[in-house]
Amino acid sequence: MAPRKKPATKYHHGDLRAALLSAAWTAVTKKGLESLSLRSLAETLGVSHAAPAHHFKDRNALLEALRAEAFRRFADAIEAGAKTGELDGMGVSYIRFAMEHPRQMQLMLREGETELGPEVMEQSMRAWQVLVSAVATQIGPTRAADERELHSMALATWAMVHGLAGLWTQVRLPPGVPKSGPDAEGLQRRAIATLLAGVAHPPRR
Amino acid sequence: MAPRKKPATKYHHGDLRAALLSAAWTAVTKKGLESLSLRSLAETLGVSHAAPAHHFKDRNALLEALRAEAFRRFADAIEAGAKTGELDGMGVSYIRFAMEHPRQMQLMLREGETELGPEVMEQSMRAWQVLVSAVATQIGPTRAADERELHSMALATWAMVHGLAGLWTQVRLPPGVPKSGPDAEGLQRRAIATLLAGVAHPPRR
DNA sequence: TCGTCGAACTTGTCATTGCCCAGATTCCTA
DNA sequence: TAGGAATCTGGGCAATGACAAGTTCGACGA
Repeated sequence: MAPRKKPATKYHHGDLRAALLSAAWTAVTKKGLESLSLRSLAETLGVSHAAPAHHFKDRNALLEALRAEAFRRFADAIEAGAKTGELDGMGVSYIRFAMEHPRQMQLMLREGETELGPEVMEQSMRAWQVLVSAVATQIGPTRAADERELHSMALATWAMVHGLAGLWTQVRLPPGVPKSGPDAEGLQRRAIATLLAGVAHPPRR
Repeated sequence: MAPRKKPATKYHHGDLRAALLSAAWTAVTKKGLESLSLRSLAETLGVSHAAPAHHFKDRNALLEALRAEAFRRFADAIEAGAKTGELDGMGVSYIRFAMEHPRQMQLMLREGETELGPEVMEQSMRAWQVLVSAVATQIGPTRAADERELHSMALATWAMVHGLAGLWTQVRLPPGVPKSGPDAEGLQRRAIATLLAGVAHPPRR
């Protein structure tokens, strides 16, 4: 039977750590990072205000774990988007993830107040590898053999999709620019296509 | 002489509002947004903990004023960078501002928890206009006459520089990518140039 | 079987912070 | 110069993160 039974009256919660992470994820999704409080989480889960401290050293430790989870899902999304072999598809996945999880994106991007955990490093490197190989396919084996060229183009592509994601999730776009829907996606695809045209006809160095 | 004299013993501070803004700016630069507290600001300036409330309704109001200041300086930087007429130069100014003021950038980008103030709107529209006219110069009057085309290219350019700025200020870049210095700027310029090549040879719609 | 030991959780407490209120002080204008 | 408005002070409240010391529970070994 279930190794973790949690009758309401039980002293031990069963799996408080996982429960905290899950509750924190939805809380961040709904109310944002700032308003996430350990005490309110504890109350939600019906444990005392000090209970979370036994699973996360402090608030930042919880956020770090959340960030790892976000990176994991993000890398998954990128990888799935690249399955088609189209660089374009990966970019769209990137942007879509950002638009669907803006708060998590914000969490992922918070500049290193704490060192990045190994989990986060691993997942972000995974995403980077996916990007690089998609770009390699795009530019063909000859150019891809030049590692400087390859990385340069990968960085440009990354910047483009990252920028598009940032514009749509964080910036108040000028009037007339569609916030969402097929028009928005069309604009984004067009921007990516423009970059890819530049990648195909690279500027003289 | 100085219209704002502030002997230590004076009951009225003289220009507490400006002093708060200035102190907040440097505090954000040094310690980041999160750790900015009204009470510590008040203590720094030698006033009581409730004094700031008479100049800023609440913490968010102070942040909004700070944000307006940031946008003002940002728009100035963009405008100066575009003076050369080179789209390229504007992009570099954009990225440089972000790299020199990462915390302010973070403040500027916080998605609208509060409505954007008129000052912020005005300054960001100013920056957008500068961008659009730089792009118009880039693509020539014929293509620029098509407003859809013009805005589309402007958006792509914006996304590129915005993305580059984000990568360098918020993201842990893969090993081998220079964090700063001429090499970093070279990579950024190369990415922009690649996009501009695409802008010059637009993909078929 | 039983003791004991550690992990999980509790209550209690403290410092910090944002915000509100009542009152004191100073400034300015009519 | 009188009175009102702006500015600032001090006190206080509730929420929060962090810490300390005690309590419950379960597992493991003698």
